[in-house]
Amino acid sequence: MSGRSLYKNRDALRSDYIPSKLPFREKQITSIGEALAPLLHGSKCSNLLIYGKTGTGKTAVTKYVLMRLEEKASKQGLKVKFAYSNTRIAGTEYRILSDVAQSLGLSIPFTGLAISEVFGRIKSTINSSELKIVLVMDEIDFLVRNYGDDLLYELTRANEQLPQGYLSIIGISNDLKFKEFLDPRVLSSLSEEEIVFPPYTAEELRAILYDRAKMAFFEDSITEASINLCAALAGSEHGDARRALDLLRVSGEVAEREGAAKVEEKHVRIAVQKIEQDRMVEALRSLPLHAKLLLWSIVSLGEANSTGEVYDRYSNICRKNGIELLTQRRVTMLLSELDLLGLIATNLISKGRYGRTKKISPSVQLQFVREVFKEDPVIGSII
DNA sequence: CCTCCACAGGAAGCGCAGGAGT
DNA sequence: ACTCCTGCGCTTCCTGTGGAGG
Repeated sequence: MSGRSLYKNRDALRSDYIPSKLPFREKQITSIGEALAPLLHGSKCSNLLIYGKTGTGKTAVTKYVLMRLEEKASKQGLKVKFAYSNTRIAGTEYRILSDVAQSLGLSIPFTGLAISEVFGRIKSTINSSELKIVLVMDEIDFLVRNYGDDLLYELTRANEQLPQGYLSIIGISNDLKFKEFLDPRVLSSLSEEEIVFPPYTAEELRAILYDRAKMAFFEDSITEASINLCAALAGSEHGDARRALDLLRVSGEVAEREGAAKVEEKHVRIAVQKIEQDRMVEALRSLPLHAKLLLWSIVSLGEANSTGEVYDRYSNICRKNGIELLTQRRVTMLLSELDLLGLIATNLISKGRYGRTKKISPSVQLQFVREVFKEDPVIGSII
C-alpha cells in the first residue's frame, strides 16, 4: 500500500482481455471476417473450424471479430448475435446449452430441464425473434471426446427447423485428432471452412509482451530485460501467449509487494516459482476427501508402492478414523486423476507370475502436503 | 508354450440432489 | 403430491493383459 502502483491498467494482462489490436493475426482476422461476412448481407454463412495450440489467440481473435460483427450488424439494423460457450468449462451438454440460452437472454435453471427442452426453447427464441446466431464452441474437442457428436449433429441441422432465424457454428479446438470421432455428415457440415492458428514465434511473443506491458505498466516501471525474460521463459516450448502474459502479471505483483520501483528480472524468476507453487496448493486444496486420503497414504508410504499396498494403507486410515472406504475400482479411478494432476507418478509394470501393478510414487513433498492438508477439517486431524 | 497373478480399466446401473411441469 | 429430467459419485460385474515360472 505504501509504494506507488506499478500498474496503469492491470486488466491488460489478463488472459481474457481483448486488446483493440491483435498483432500477427491479421490473416486469421480477415479469414474469419470473410467467412462471416454474408451475415451482414442477410444471407447464410459457413460453419467454421479453428485450430491452434493453447495461447495462440484463437479465442481472443474470434471474440474480437464477432464483437466487431455484432456492432456492424446492429448499425445496419440486422439482428446478429453471438453466443459463446467453453465446453470444457461448461462441462456438460446441458450447461453448454444453458450458456447459449444465456447469451440469448434466456434464463435457464442450472438443472432440472430435459436437454431437448432447453434446445427447444433456444430454437423457438431464435425463430420468434428472427435472430441470426453465431455459436462459438470453444475447446470443442472436449465435448466430442466426452459426449460424442450428438449435440453437434442436432446443432448443424437445426437450421432446417428455423425458417425465421439462422444458426451457424464456430468450433475452436487445440487438437486436430478430434475430427476422427465425428460422424462424416457432422464433419463436412462443421468444417466448411478451416482456419489454423500457428504458434507465435519467439520474436512475435516478445512484441506482444512489449505491447501489453506498455498498456499495463507505467513508463519505466518495468525493465526491457524482464519482458524479454518473460517471453523466453513462457515461450520456450511453443509460443503460448497466455502463459507469457500470466507470468508478466505475476511478476508485476511480486515487484509491487516488494515495494520495488520497477519490475526486474529477479521478480520474474520469483514469479515462475510462485505460479508453480500456487498451482500446486490449489490442486491439493480442492481435492475431494478420499483423494486427499489417498494422496496422504502415498506420500506417507514414500517411494514406489503398488496399488495393493496403497489401498491397504488407505483402508487402514479409513477404518481407524471411522470413515467409510471406497472400493478398489473407484480408487484406481482417483489414482489416475491424481496422476493427471501431476501429484503422483505412476508406472505400469509386470512382475510376471506375481501379477501386474502400478508402481506409485509421490511427486510432492510430504512437508508441503502436510502444510496444505492441515487446514482441511477432516483430514487435518488425522495427520 | 501355457498359466495365472494382481491388477487396469470398460460398461452398466444405482441412488441421490436439484429442478420442471402438471 | 407426483412424475420426469440430468449430473454426479459410486459400486458391481466384467474382460483384458505382460511376463516369470511351470
